[in-house]
Amino acid sequence: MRILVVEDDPRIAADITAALSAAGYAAETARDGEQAWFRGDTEDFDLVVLDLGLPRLDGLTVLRRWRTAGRAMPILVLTARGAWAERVEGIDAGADDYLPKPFHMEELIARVRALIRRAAGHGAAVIEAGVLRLDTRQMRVSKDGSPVELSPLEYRLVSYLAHHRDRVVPPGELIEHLYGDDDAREANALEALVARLRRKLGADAIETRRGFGYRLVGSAT
Amino acid sequence: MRILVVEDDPRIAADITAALSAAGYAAETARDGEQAWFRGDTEDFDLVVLDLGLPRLDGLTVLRRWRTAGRAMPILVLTARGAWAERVEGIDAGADDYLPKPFHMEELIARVRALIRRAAGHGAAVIEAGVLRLDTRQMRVSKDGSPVELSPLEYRLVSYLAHHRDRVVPPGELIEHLYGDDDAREANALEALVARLRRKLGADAIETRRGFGYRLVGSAT
DNA sequence: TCCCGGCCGTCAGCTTCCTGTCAGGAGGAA
DNA sequence: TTCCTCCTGACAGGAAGCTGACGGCCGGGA
Repeated sequence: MRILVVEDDPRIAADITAALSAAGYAAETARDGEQAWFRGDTEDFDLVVLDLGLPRLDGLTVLRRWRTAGRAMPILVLTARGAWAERVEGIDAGADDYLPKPFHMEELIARVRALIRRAAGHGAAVIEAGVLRLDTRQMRVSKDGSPVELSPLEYRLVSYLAHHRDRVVPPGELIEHLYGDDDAREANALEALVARLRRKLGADAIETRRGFGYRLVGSAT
Repeated sequence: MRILVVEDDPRIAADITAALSAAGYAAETARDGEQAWFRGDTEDFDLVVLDLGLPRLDGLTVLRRWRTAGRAMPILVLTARGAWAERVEGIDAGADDYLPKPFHMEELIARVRALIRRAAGHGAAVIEAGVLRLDTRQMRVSKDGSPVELSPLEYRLVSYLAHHRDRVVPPGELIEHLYGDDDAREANALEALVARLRRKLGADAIETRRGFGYRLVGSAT
């Protein structure tokens, strides 16, 4: 379960992500509206915790843009206490739930859980690619029906490739997705990761297109 | 994927096109507003990166003219940081996204990718030219239905020619696109590349117009 | 607090093969 | 013919990628 926490106050953001991690979710943060919008638009999250007061791009705008772009993940909006206008607008814009600040962390977790449970009804949580089968909800991968143990990073790599099936993904894009382009890792890290993955998934699971990038093998579903 | 970069600063323009090329796109530049408007109006691009401060014809005007003329390609506007007025006007005028300068090249690429993906609803990822078939997502070329293995540089050359079908492309333009005109390669490099390509694609796939340039053979689809 | 195990980045060595360069040749233009 | 443009095969330097090994870091357990 991958959750995006959009919150500009670093301390609150850290608290929330810590609590979410403790509850078993993979939480990532965005510090401003632009970054949030962008990540929500290009990556796949199972839920978003969205603060409305954001620098650079207002939370409501972010929310609306996601919805008009067809992004359907559940969104939990954090509002200032008593800000009814905000709340109404948020619901109009497509929020699934709201939580007035300040709040107890337990309540946040409970609502997140409820939203995710509710959303479990529709989204296709399983991606198949050749002999591989990827359960995005449980973050599990199986090959030929038998489960494969993957490390978090390995899983994210496979997941990204699976979401971009039949496309050759250039190494730079993968590195950006895996490491968030903060500090350029020694380029070799990606190759080592791919090698480890191939050992687990089979050598032919991931195809290398020399000079182009990597591609997950497997005809479309 | 063909991208028009409208930017009057030659260095920035070169940086952007280089980055886009590295990401697998065929990038071309327009240096002023008039040229930009004309090319965007008469040719087909999959996306436009548009700087607003342009000589001869303002970027916003170009944008508006395109939209009123019914041109629907996604447009990513580059604005000066903090220029809120510009940004609002840009969105009003029909921009799909904006990016404040200065920006990280990675972010530009990522946004370009997002825009193209979002627009992917209609545009075909496959270009056909005679017996050749170019899959831009898998970065693969097939001839008469059977796949042909191309090196990255070979692919980019074919891709560029395919995007400029039925046009004779002068060698200088090809060299600029392939190598980014930093250091002039020995002219022969291009010829050697063409020779290698002909060996793989068939001698008549690429026509030489002596003194003018090269052209990909194949009736328009 | 210490130990252990897993994760993952780094390194070095190696293989593959891409691609620029060169030299010689073919063929069009004048 | 003569010149000039372009083609092509050969070759070598080096870039891109793979792999096994090593060790730092972190979290869990005693």
